[in-house]
Amino acid sequence: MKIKTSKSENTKQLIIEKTASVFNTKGYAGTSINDLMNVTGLSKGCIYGNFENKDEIALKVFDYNFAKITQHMKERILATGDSVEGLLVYPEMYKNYYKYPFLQSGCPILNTATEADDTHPQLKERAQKALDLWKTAIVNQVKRGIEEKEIKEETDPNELAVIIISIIEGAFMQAKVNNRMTELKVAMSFLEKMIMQLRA
Amino acid sequence: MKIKTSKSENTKQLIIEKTASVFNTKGYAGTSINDLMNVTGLSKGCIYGNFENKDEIALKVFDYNFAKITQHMKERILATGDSVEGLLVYPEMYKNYYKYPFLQSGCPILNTATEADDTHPQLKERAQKALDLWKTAIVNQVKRGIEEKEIKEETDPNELAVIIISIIEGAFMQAKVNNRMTELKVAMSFLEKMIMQLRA
DNA sequence: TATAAAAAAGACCGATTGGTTTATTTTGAA
DNA sequence: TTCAAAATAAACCAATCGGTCTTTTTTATA
Repeated sequence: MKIKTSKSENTKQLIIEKTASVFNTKGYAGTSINDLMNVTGLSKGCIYGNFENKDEIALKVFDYNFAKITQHMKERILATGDSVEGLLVYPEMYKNYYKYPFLQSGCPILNTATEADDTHPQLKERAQKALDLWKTAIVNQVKRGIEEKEIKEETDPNELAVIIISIIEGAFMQAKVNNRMTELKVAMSFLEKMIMQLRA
Repeated sequence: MKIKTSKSENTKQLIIEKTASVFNTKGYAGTSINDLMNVTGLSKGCIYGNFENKDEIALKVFDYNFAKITQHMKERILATGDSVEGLLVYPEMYKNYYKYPFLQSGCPILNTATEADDTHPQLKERAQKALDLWKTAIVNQVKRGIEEKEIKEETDPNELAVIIISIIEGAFMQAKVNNRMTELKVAMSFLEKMIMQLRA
């Protein structure tokens, strides 16, 4: 008899990490099992021994990507002094997106949302929840800022959250398709100005 | 002998029109020739008799979708009195996107840009050019507004264009993935406020 | 109305798809 | 060191992919 090893857990993790960028660049429909074999160097039997199907891998990969983004954002925001500085983390981070492996091949939330909205209910739900978490994080940040008298009390937390997310994702899309940072920089500078004007 | 008929031109047009929404909902990689056969009711032989390959159809479909958007925007903007009203057409239109067949299945520019940026050079170029045309249209509109003393002269036309496009596309993405208008409405209202404050 | 060309239909093709099954290798505890 | 279980590799599968080829139908003119 044998007790459960961590070998297979390591392999699972390896598959997720190595295929994360493939799914993010090629999309769900555009990524084949062959792609996964090539990028991991593992056989088909091994991949299907660790995951039930392509779907399961794609979902785990999205969770992995989103966790990376969330983790990084949280750390950066916690390191700031007040709520306004905390909000400034978003434009600062996306302005330098090429520095972050999990954003280099595009924003997973944007990519997943646009591909899956009409084709893949489970991935769609993941994207929904990811956006919702992001939104409420901003809303809470703004509310806290208002309570602490750091942010003007007439600020609409919900509106601000929607606008921040919209500008970031919309500008990111332009940066990716144009292969240039121009629009993203302009948009993030605008966002920074906007956020700094929130100061009470 | 026989001179060229318009029969095949009609079929070509029918194929483009009927498959436009399929490509826009399922994406390039997600759309199969079978899908095209089903939605047109035509045979594979007929489709390949009118187009060289799937690529050619996808490109023609994008051009068709973009032309529809452009045409509608132009008409609406030309019908307005001044440059500020002209700019307000954008939020007004996207706020009611469900009324427009070419936007119901999602914004073709956004969808194409996010799918093709790493996978399909030709489609990517189409999306690039589409965004560029849109941007310069806004820039010119703003410049004209400044010249006509309708818009504050300190307005940055390029920044404004980038922000308008970013907010619209970012908010549209959220609307599609959430199956609700909430975020889009909030974002478009914000945009309207922003544009109205440009008035000199 | 006959006819030849154009258009459309449908059978067919090899390659690739996601996925399964069997064979081989690696693993770790007895 | 052995040996069974776990993990991986690799052969295999039916279905679907994009695309071609041949046959049938439609078309317009002579």
